[in-house]
Amino acid sequence: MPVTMRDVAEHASVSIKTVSNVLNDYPYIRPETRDRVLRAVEDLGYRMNHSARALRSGRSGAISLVVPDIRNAYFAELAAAVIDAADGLDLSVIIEQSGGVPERELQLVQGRRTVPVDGVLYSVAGLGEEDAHLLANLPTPVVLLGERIFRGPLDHVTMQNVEGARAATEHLLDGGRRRILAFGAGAAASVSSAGLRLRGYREALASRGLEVDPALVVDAQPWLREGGANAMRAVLDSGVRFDGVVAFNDLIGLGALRVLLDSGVRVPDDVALVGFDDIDETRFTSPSMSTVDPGRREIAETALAFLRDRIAAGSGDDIAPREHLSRFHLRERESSRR
Amino acid sequence: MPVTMRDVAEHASVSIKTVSNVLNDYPYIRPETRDRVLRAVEDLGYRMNHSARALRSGRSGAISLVVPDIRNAYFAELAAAVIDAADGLDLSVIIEQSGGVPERELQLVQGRRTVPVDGVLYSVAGLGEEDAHLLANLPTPVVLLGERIFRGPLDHVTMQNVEGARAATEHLLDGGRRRILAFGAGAAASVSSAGLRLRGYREALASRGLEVDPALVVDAQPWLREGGANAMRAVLDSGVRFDGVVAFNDLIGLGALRVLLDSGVRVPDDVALVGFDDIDETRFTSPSMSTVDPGRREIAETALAFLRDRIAAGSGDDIAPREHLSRFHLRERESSRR
DNA sequence: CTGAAAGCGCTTACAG
DNA sequence: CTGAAAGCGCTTACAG
Repeated sequence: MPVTMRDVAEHASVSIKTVSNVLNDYPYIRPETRDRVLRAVEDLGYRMNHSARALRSGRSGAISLVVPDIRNAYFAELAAAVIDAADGLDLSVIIEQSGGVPERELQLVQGRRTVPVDGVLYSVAGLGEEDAHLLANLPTPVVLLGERIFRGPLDHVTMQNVEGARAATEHLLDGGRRRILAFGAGAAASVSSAGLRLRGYREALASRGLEVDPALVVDAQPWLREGGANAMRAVLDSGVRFDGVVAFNDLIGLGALRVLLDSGVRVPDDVALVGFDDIDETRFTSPSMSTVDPGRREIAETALAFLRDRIAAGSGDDIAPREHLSRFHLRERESSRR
Repeated sequence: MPVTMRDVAEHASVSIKTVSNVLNDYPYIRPETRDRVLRAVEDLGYRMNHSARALRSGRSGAISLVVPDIRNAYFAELAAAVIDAADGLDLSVIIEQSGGVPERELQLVQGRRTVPVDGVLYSVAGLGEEDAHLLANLPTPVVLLGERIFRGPLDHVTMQNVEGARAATEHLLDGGRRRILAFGAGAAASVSSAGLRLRGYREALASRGLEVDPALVVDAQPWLREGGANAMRAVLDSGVRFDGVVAFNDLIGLGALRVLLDSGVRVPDDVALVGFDDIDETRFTSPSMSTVDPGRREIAETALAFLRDRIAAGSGDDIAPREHLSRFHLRERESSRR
């Protein structure tokens, strides 16, 4: 028989309600009563049954973070930021991996799990704009992260993609580079990360009165080291000349960097390189890699604030969907040094 | 008013118990009844209240994975393995970051969180063997991961550290290396990862009748890229001659690799390098890095099996603490090619 | 500031 | 195979 609140109440000669009040930091309690209750808790080794609290209060204290793959450094760092921010709100974070599979993402967002959660931070990877209608009438509040769904019926937090890519490209232009690869652009939809970053790239060139050479707009799939390495090999084989690379994420940038170095291309002397995401590893490559910091902490904190508001508002919620674009920061490192 | 099981029962003209049976895959139900219930669930848009189930059944369906920092690739990959394995047991995984702070680890293991969990996988980083007594009388089952606590009163899963380090060292010896750094060894306690790996290193040398040169046993703190880079710089500055490196984890190996290359040392021609952990990145460095794969999947699956058993056994649990050493695999890559 | 009652929505024995 | 009752351990109104 575990010790219950009732046992504590008896031991302290107060009502069970008073015990609850003390444990929930309800303000108006006589210090003396409070001490007596806390001593009883100590004496009996009482531990709150959080399931009972969750049932009665309607809050479990857990949220879910849905990401494609936690092994990807971008998502690991996002998760760390979310866990830290959640800790400040007394929330625990369940990590769920979707693998970027649309059906699985939908299941997770629709609450097909065996554990109660109060809300979901959903890093969209499998579903797209055309699936936005599936995100209505969900059992818990959901906040969208990333660039794949913009016109959904939900709160949405993402980074300044266009501006970040533009700044990265202008940085290379300022360094005298003229033939810059848009690396990872592909045949992407215009509202994807790739599409938005390509727009920033185009804007940068346009602002200097330069034309976009289609030969410099290259795909790299998947957006992992491997995809970057393969794509860079293809570019080198094709004989296309270039003196700069804006990699649309750090992992493909890292893959490209390895291939460039292996091929005897000097970075930054022959080719300057900027990535995207500011994952920790970029500070430790040789040369260290310039990159666009998406403002991870800001993303995590804003998304959690949105989610907290929705949870507090309950289901009779009529706040209009909100959107937040986190500020980016260009991190200039060795790979683009002039 | 959300739809409850009672509503479903009425709609399907069965008792609430029958609804529960259907939803929990209780076997003996007439197909007809089953269909009627499922149709009612569909019609009413019923969703189980998992908090109520958790209260009544005493199981929340969540476990916690306590790690120092999820941004560290080793722990991110461990987490991915745990989440995948947990999924097969219908468990969700809460990730909690201890920062390696002893007090925080203790709090997490003692269940000071606001969310109910059925058990904890605890990757020990802050506490040590001398704190093992603090791990008695915990509110939920706990399985220990790693090398810091061996004689605790709890189930324990770790890798074959001694054997792995020995194999890595013998691999370099077989390649003709004779002056091999034990990199990351430090003044470590004998039961730490460092201590066990150093033992394997010693055993390998001894098996060939070679002496251990104390000048080759070097510390690297912290066990991150940075610590490895600084330590390797110090070694190079000291003028100690060496032709091989067994790095006691991949991150310090990666830091060392960068410094070696920057200093014009050729890898593997001048110095052969083997790491520890087999994080994904080692396959993509230039040169790719040889490493000891700790058997992450086996660790995750065994630890979860242990935890599942403890949870099922309940608190009247008298199974003796169990220990499991996962099998290692030496991954030979470019950095140690002969 | 504190108490007594009701009830959150399930599952668990216990019947039949 | 299915039902009616009890109760898991809290918090929420409602009083006073």
